[in-house]
Amino acid sequence: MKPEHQIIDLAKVKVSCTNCSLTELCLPRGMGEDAVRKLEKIIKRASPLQKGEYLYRGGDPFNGIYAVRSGLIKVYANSDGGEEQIIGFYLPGEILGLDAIENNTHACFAVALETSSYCTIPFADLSGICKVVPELQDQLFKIMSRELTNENQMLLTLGKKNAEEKVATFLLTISNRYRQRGYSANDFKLIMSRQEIGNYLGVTFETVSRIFSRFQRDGIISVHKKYVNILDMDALKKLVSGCCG
Amino acid sequence: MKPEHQIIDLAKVKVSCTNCSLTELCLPRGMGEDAVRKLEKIIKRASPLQKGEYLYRGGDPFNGIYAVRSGLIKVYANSDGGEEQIIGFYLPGEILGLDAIENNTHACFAVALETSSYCTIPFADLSGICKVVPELQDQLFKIMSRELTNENQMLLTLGKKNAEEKVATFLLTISNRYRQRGYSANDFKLIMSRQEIGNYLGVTFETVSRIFSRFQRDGIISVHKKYVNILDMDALKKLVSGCCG
DNA sequence: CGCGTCGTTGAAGCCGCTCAATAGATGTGG
DNA sequence: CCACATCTATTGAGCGGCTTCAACGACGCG
Repeated sequence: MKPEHQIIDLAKVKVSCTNCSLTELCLPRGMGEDAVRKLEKIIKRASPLQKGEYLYRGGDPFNGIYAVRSGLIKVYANSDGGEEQIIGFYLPGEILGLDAIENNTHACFAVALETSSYCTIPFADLSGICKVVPELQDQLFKIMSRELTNENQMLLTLGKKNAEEKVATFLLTISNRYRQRGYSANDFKLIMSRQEIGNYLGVTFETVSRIFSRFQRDGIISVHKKYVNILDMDALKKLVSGCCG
Repeated sequence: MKPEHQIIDLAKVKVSCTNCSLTELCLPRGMGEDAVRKLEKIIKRASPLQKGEYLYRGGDPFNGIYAVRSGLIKVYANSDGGEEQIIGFYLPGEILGLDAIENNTHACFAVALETSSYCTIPFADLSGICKVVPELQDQLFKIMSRELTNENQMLLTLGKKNAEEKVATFLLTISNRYRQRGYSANDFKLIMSRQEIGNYLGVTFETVSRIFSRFQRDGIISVHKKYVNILDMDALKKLVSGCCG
């Protein structure tokens, strides 16, 4: 047994946005030192979530928003009929929970798809700092605005694209987001299952599987289990821009 | 001819949120007198848009957000392939343009579907007031949060529902929004065309037409041209909650 | 009246779903 | 370590809901 003093309460660990590699993607992006220091005072870091553990559930009171530090968080909504619709997958540096501000209650569910660490940002405190740190207010407006833009894109994908275009769009979006984070844009692991990809895109998982296979036959990608290698990025891009390139 | 002094430059007309019947739906909701007065100072009212006139287009610089005063504004995005996806229909009291904050550029198009009046709220000014009027900042966060919630609902509709459920959901949503505004929840005119309803819901206009006819045959609604009368609200609600009541 | 737009309705075809079988991966317990 | 159960992924076959294509009627407008 290790001595007791090595047991660390992660909730009390001081969060350092300054030293965080995600700063340029996350809330502190473009903020001054002073502002970041104020931010650090309210942000809490809890112990990481294990796969399958929930960050919040529908009906939970809204306490704060969350920034993903590592791992992957799935957010989904439940329809009246009980089936779930995945709203989004959140990568390190991205912020979730913003949709609960209005009602002070979460309507969606947020669950870790792999071991994930995150920061909790109590919203009352954040809102308070916004009132004295104009840059932070602007940054929060921008983050919410970006979320709206992302969802608009998703509406377009769900409403206008066929299954093949949906899957191609999905792969490209994931690829871009990994590149932003310094990972390879061509080789990556899809943490989520085929089931979850299909749910997100509004198609069945069999269709996702078939299209992956087709893309592989056509030399556009190569897939082994959850690992994807994009071989022909241009072909993928051509697929999403409809037709007639 | 009327004398010249009756020609009014509407852009210079003082806007009075205080006297506006939409206050409780719009930006000033729940704000104190002082805050509303500050808000009134920056809000501009231009001459109404005629049917088919644009509030903004994709690529336009972002100057401010807009509050609908009367009429109906359609917002849509263009895919790479050139086809449009309608993102939403905005009724009096609702605010649009929030998705352009991040990039300082509009990615979507906003066009009037009938004669519509609106208020322009320059975002730089609004953001400035937010910094001294905490209630306004909170209200803006809430409005953006609500927009996110709405879009989440729409993702669920597009991703999980069949054509019948989509149309039923659409009718119920419209009905609720009219009721909120003091209009009849059972009798209303659909300003948008079948084409636009279908586009919004991710189905063809023929399908929308067929489902309207089916609903009428089943005694759920009665439709004549653009006029809809909801006869059996419960039946509609049962349709959207999937199955098994 | 003639023309264009919008809405309705029918018929046929296709894309994606449903159902099903199989294989591989993963985990568990004897 | 292997037998067994479970879960995920792949692939095939057939079906069905929605789309596509087409014809027609109802309006509105010059």
